[in-house]
Amino acid sequence: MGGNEERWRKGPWTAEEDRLLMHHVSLHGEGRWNSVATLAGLRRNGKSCRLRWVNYLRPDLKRGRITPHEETIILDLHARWGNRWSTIARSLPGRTDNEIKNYWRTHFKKKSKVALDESAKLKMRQLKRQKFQQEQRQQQLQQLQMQQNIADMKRIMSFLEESENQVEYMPPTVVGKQKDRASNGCCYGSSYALETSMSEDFGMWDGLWNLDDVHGPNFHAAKAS
DNA sequence: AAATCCACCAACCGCAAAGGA
DNA sequence: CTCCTTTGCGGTTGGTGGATT
Repeated sequence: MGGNEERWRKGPWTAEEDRLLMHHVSLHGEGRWNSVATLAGLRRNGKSCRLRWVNYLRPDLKRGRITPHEETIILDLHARWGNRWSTIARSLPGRTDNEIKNYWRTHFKKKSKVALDESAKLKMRQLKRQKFQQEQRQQQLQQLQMQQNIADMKRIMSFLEESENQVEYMPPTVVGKQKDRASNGCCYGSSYALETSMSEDFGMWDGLWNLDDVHGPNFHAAKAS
């Protein structure tokens, strides 16, 4: 208790302490923080030394305000990872987890309880739309691949049947609604189905974008975690 | 001019995982 | 395998300075 308080200094770091810590790290490198305290002649515990170095003294730190681009990344990654600040910080070179955590708390924590301001809403929607479109594209590709595989299989099967029975190959006929669409000059088959499902989905998603207007930005993140 | 509010930032604390003896 | 130390992470607190009332 009292012994520790006498031994370890607390509170804001002085310029001299910073100098000692920087000098020590430049000579011996990072790590072994507990011994840094004594070796560098500092009356700080290892934890305090590490924190000071990581959050303030490291030479590769980026100073200045968080840029709009960085903010977008933070929003995106927070939606994906939740409060995993160190994970988020790894995607923002020069920024510390502490910095990002502080930024989030001052800028977005409150807004998650109340409604988001318009620009943030817009950003969130854009991000989600982008993500959704990416997923759709992947699904399209998968479907196309599946259809391709089925078509290949059918071709092989009919070829086998043909060669077995020596029967003439009959191309598939266009029937029903497909026929109507074909005659109307509309696209048909897989691409049409995809297009209609896409437009329907967008209608649905336009509604979903608004979920955040009600629940705030943490809604999905909280569900994810 | 004084009081209050708010945003920002640095630092501390507790906990858990990792690593070594 | 267990215990102990070190390290890293996330939550929280406290100080400061500018803006607002």
